[in-house]
Amino acid sequence: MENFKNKDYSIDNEQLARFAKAMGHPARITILNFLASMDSCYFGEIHNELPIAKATVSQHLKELKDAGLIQGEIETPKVKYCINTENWDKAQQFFAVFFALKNEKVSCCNP
Amino acid sequence: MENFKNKDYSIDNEQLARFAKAMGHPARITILNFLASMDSCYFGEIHNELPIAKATVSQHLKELKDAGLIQGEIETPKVKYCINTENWDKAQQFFAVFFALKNEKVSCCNP
DNA sequence: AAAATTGTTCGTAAATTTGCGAACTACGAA
DNA sequence: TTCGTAGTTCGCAAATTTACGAACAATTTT
Repeated sequence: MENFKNKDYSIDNEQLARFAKAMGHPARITILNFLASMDSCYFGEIHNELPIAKATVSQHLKELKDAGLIQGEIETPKVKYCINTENWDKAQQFFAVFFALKNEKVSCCNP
Repeated sequence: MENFKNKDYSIDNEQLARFAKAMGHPARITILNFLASMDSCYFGEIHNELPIAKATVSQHLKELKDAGLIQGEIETPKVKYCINTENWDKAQQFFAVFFALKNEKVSCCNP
């Protein structure tokens, strides 16, 4: 795009780990999948998708929000959730760059 | 086949979450980064890269191995570690597909 | 005003994760 | 045989995660 000197894709390990950690639970992946393919929805719809108590769903949503992957908006008496697009794109980029590292090499164990 | 009351997480979600969980720690990201860019190396080299005890490093390596992202090979008296390319590619694909879901939609919160 | 709706927060319990030192295994060298 | 090297496993403690029901807050409906 801009500076070719930017070949130094210095990935923030901490940030990537934070994204990964947030995605490290099936329920949270399900939530993200749901939100990513449904534009936006209310808490209740998310809760209906999962076999867990609402308190637990709320907790998972908080973790995803803390990680920056989603955002919530009060729409009394409901709460509307959706993907945080800016950070989603950032995470996408982080993971893509991370995995691409390998493709520049040839493995010893996997010739 | 599907139980209305007992909804479950899909297999792909489980697998993606497993990969993400394994990547959900800075030390493990560092290890993966190191291995991905260095072809292969011994336990000692990995240990040197991290400010943690060897027992802890060994534990992290075990988790990455259990998740399928790396593999270890005994080369007495050392142990050589490297990326498990097959699963690495699988993970790369999983994450790419996952994040791409969002691009097919337009967000409500992020117009 | 009372009741219902929609989620969040609190308190708690159980399980898992993280980290360490010490003990251990396996091997080659002295 | 004894020692040193290279890691793994064990046992433990502290911290975090996961999950739930109950209590709560905010608003709308009856």
